[in-house]
Amino acid sequence: MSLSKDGGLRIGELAELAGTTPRAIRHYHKLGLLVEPERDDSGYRRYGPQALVRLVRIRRLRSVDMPLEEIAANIGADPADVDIAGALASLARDIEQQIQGLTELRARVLAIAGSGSLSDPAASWETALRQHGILDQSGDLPPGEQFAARLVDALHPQGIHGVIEQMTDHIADPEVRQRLGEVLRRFQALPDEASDEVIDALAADYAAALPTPANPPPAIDAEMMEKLLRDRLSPAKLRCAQRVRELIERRQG
Amino acid sequence: MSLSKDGGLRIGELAELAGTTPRAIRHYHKLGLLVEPERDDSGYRRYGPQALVRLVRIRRLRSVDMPLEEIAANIGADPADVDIAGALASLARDIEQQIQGLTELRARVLAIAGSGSLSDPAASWETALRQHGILDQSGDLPPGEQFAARLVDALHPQGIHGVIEQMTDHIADPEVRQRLGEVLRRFQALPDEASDEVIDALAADYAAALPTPANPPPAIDAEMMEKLLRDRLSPAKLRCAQRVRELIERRQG
DNA sequence: TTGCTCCTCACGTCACGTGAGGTGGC
DNA sequence: TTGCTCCTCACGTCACGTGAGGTGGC
Repeated sequence: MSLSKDGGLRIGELAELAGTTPRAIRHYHKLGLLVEPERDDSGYRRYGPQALVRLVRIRRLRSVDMPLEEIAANIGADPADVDIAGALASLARDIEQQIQGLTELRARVLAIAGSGSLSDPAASWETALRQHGILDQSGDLPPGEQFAARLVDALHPQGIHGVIEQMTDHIADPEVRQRLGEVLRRFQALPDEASDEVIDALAADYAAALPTPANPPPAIDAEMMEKLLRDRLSPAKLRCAQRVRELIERRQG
Repeated sequence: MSLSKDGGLRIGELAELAGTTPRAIRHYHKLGLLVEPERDDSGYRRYGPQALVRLVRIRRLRSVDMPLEEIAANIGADPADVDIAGALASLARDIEQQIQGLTELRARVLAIAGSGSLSDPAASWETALRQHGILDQSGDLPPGEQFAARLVDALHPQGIHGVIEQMTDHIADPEVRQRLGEVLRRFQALPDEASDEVIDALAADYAAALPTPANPPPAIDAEMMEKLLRDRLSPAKLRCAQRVRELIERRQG
């Protein structure tokens, strides 16, 4: 019983059934992922059902973005795929985690939009400080602090709103709120000619008033911090900010 | 107050803070997505904090696979986002779309993991038939039916397990089970020289015993079906299978 | 003859990765 | 001097897309 040479599907039909294109199929042939079928008298490729079955499996894996090389390694000539089931399960878990994270982010964004807060990280930070009475109604957020808020928003995994949320618990304590307000005022008022002792004492109080972040941002060392902030803060304030960073980092280390 | 020309971050530092590579940053420069910063005396790019803020925004969008062109269209040229409400709303929409996409992706992954295309579809089908007493314990699934199971698995949106699941309700009726077992045996025993009347009568009974599929597979016409099955089924059985397909398709039409 | 599908090069695309060959900073 | 980062071409990669130019089938 010989296979008739021109009875099979042509490449366009095969592609349509599998939801892809002739070009993709030829690509798989070139990579050896799909064996070249026999040709009919006019040189057209003619496919049997095995090709369809295999092609559909390839397309299913491609539809979840598995690279062709991995597909080739994972689907044998015959399906006995246990590894691939495990890989797919772990992929599903990964995706679930991503969805989880995005859902939380979305909730925060909606909460902020609903509360009439602003999308400007510095403004959000200022509002939060005001709401908790840490910044008094008249005072403005100083430029250095404004800039720090933007940086925190950029660097922190959850952005400034995540940081604000994480601080809510910490700030529930009225004594902590008072200490925070105080160190913030002392920092704003820090004179350029302050002595190292004064600066370091303020830094110690500042660090003590801040919580240890649960999700710390990527490490940023003194040199980088200086490069980022040197044009925004006086040398005294910059030194103070660096000592605060050091003290907090040491707490986590 | 002039910005000092060589105080900023170098490209490698910027890349590290934003979780990417110098090459990617240069790529964004070339596309105009990120403005070229000033150079220091040795020709190195020196970045300020604005660049970091913008780069992190780009990377956040890239991390959810938004094409660079779309990113360019969605984040304003002006680093200061003025449209507060609009920015929040569009951010929320972005996140929602990302969640939507990931949810669908997860569903596809789980469907593929459970579809049976990873194990042997013919074996799954055989097991299901046996469990319901449609195939008796001794009989093997005939080659034509085995192949049909693979084709159904390949073509059906949910794979063979989806089809089996959909048939469970239908098969709950003992009378239906009996009719299915009977037509299956009659089909297996169909002689090559059967008359058209006999074939068509069997096809009518076969179609009557099958449920109308809720999610029909992509249309497959008589010509394609012949191309796929002509080497696996006798002409009589092929004709019968084609009439069954026609009758079921007509029920859906 | 016309319109459709197929064929084989072979260049294009997207978002970078990866040397190649050279200079600057500590 | 050594090792590191930076610079600018420029070619490579991945999974195909898209003509280019030509032939076969109805």
